[in-house]
Amino acid sequence: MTDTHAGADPDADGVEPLAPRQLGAYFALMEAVSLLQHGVEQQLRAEGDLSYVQFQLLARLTDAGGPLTMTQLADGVVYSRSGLTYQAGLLEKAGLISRGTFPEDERAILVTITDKGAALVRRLLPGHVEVVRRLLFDALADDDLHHLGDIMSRVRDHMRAQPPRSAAPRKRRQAR
Amino acid sequence: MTDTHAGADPDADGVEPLAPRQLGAYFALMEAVSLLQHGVEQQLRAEGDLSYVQFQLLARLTDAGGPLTMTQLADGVVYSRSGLTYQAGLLEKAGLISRGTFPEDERAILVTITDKGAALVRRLLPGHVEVVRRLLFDALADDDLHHLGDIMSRVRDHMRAQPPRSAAPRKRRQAR
DNA sequence: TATTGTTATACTCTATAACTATA
DNA sequence: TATAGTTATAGAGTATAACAATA
Repeated sequence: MTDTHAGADPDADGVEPLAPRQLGAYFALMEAVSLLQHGVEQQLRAEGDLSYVQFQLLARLTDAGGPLTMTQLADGVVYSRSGLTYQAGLLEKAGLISRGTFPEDERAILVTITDKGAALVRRLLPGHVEVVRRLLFDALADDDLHHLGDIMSRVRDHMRAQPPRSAAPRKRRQAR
Repeated sequence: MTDTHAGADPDADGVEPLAPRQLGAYFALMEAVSLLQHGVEQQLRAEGDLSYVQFQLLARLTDAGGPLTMTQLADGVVYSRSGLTYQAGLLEKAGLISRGTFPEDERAILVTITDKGAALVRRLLPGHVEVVRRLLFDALADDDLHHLGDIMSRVRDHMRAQPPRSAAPRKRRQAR
């Protein structure tokens, strides 16, 4: 039985192909989140002139309950330091955050959300929640919600723990 | 009992706040997919010099089993027509797709994946699958996989059926 | 030396509006 | 009139590398 395309046997490459059910879950996940992200971004842009990344940064500061350093703030939201500097520059110029020194480590910068920033988050949150409910939760039973939260928390933690950029088995770079 | 922040009662806005469990699921979902997307993009860029959008377009053509019109191709992948024209231009210049006329409707353009394009997808797929497995499926039991696929398919279909851009309850545009 | 953050720069991508051509 | 696609253009965002300052 020589099943060369999609079975449980390793490929010629030695890579196990994903089972159809896995592929289906992966694609559904990616497309659904893409749609969700698009919807959410529209709302934030229309009602508050913020990108999702900017909203995330403000939200993070909000529920941290106090100032964060740039590095702490970036974690999980932005994937390059200069990208964060850029976004922080925009938020500061808009008066939504302020940057100050951190006495305990003079290299670091402490980022604080301003009253204006906090007010903006409060103003945007209901509409945001509304969109998320309409797009996401209206399609979910209580049971699904429980599963989804459980699964994605686990996945998120798993990914956070992954070796960031080294440890790539081989670098096949063979582009073009 | 005047619970003004996060209970089961409508807000001053008349908007039901999300329960903590819902918020948790939403944030976990968004962050996990952001990490997944980032990982996958790194692999595609490194091994095939493709963005995720470009890969999606080629993949779509692949499993359509034949040519698609621009509009069909865009569906769910790209949110503006000009964006697709741009990406199709890049893919064509790289020799991965070709564009031809569609006799049955002279307004339309038929997009066909070339042999080179098909070969590229075949070359990238194992590494792609590998990344998705490492980041996503390694954190999931069989049971989780089943749930996830089921849930996200339902969510995706729900979102696809949403009124695209009109029907926004009110336009509060009050930016800045 | 390693880490924090910024700057300069180049590039990719997206969206809007105006336009052409066909239905 | 409506639809399919392109073009021009402008803006937002990202990443890399070089840099300065502190640990």
